[in-house]
Amino acid sequence: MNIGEASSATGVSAKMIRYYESIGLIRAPLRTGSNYRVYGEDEVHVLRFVRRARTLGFSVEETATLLGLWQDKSRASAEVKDVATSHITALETKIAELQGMVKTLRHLAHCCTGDNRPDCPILDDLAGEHPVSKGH
Amino acid sequence: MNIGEASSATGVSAKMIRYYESIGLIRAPLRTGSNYRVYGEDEVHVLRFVRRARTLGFSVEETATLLGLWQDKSRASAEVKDVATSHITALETKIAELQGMVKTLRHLAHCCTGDNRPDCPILDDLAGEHPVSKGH
DNA sequence: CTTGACCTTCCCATGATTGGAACCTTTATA
DNA sequence: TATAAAGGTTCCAATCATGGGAAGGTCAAG
Repeated sequence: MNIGEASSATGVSAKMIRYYESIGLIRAPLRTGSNYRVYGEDEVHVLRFVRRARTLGFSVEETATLLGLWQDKSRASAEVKDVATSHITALETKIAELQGMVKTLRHLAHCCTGDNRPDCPILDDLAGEHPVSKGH
Repeated sequence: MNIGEASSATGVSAKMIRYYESIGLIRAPLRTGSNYRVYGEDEVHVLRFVRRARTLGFSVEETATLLGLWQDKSRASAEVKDVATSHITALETKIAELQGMVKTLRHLAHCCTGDNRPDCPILDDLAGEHPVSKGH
């Protein structure tokens, strides 16, 4: 399997496969005589693992940790759970942050007539003028 | 007011003030004879506007649009509302994405005993093996 | 044998921000 | 007043994950 086939078999772009190799996330595969990378089932399996971890929002670094744990037959599941739970916490922090933004913006947008007149509570808020009251 | 004072007056780092100037988000201020940037109330006001917009998650580009609308006395509030509501939509899309990750991870973590044993449904999921059932 | 699709490496760009080096100016202190 | 600390200036680099593209080698089908 060359890199293009491995890419479509895993959903990881060829660019990213080379990148992951360059940063040491995945091992360098064998090459053909003409210097083409050759991938087998094992490599594809690893790439799918990486893709799934990235889809779940793990950073490349966290993914490397998880890959290491995956390949360590004697790991304790507690270690994996720790990585996962602290990632959950980070995600929830981010979600709360975004929700705070949405809440404020929804309120401002609600107060904005959205017509042809120039008066705009959204801009007033950004400018720090006439602070918009929370109740309405 | 020099850049350090403007920075502490607005919460925007001196580095970022220079950056915002370099990309044209804010105008270049006057300089002293010794080439120090000099800020007045107007500039501080603009910087606070920028900071607030960034805090609400607007990109620098969106912030530039909002700044333009703010300074355009004849704008329609509808224009501002459009920028805000499409930003809200983008934030909500992002939130939903993160919530999806959390949901999956919570489920996997719940199924993981988290003890000394190597069996780990989290890794199994990442590896694409033994897909964890959704009900439990 | 040519053509087109693929591979290789290399460099560059993104967005927002931080860090640091090298150097100049202002301020406070010994 | 000499000097040191603090803060200003510019410029360059790194972050993180990814995509774009150029220049050149390789492979398959027509």
